[in-house]
Amino acid sequence: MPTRTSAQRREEARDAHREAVELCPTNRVLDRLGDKWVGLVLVELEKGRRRHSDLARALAGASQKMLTQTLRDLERDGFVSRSVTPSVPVRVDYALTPLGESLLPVLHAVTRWAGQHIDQVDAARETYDRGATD
Amino acid sequence: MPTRTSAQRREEARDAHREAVELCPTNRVLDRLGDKWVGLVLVELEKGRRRHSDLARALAGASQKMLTQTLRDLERDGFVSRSVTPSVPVRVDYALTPLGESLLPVLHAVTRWAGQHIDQVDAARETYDRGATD
DNA sequence: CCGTATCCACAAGGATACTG
DNA sequence: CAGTATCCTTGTGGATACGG
Repeated sequence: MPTRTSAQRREEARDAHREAVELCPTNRVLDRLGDKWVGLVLVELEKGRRRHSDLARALAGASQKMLTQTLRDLERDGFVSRSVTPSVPVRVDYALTPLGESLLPVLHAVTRWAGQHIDQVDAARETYDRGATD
Repeated sequence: MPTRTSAQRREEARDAHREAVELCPTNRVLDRLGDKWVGLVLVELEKGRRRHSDLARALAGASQKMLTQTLRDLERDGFVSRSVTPSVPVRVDYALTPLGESLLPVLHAVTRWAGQHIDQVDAARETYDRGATD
């Protein structure tokens, strides 16, 4: 008689795999990059240091909350630096760190791929959806 | 007297920007790549054609529903092909399409970056969190 | 074996209002 | 100007059970 049922073993394998996925560097990066506003912020900061209000204007679609949260996440991960100038009213600037800049080539790789292949994706979707409707 | 208040103009800009983001090829790709199980499936299929049950074993952490959904999404986008062998019981194989394979270098770029820089990210986080707690 | 359907929990994201 | 707090809606992902 086994000490673990097969159901228990499957459950353990499942939990172990999930933990591995969460620790996997690739998945952690994909997760961050997949955040809704991260790509846009990086692209904007690639152009140079930007004030909070500049970013808010450039990312007009993002809510205040999400813009701040995205910037905090990026700051925490070391991609972005935040500097406060205590004037009246205060001025806050964001800029890419070297680590953040090192990520740009990866982002560009995505952009390049997307530009070259997105119409194939669209074509594939149309074909797929056509089959589903018929 | 303006026909639109400034609040209305901001709202319009917000909606326009959001639509632009949704259409943006880069963001569409980042969105897909950011799906929880997409990277893992691509990595597994990179090794070669795989049966559904093989994938289920390799991605032990994913629920049945999410595995199937992920495969459907990838199939719809043209990254993955699905072929059914009507034996008893049925056998279903998944494989990367040329389009899917064209995406691998991008994924590898992410993996390479992650391998080289993830400890810097961890260090940044520790520093950030330390500052917050003190 | 492969997939679908149902129901459910939680996290992501957003609207609004308010503070230094 | 920059940020926080609150409340709310939606989407993503999971558990379970069932069907071809």
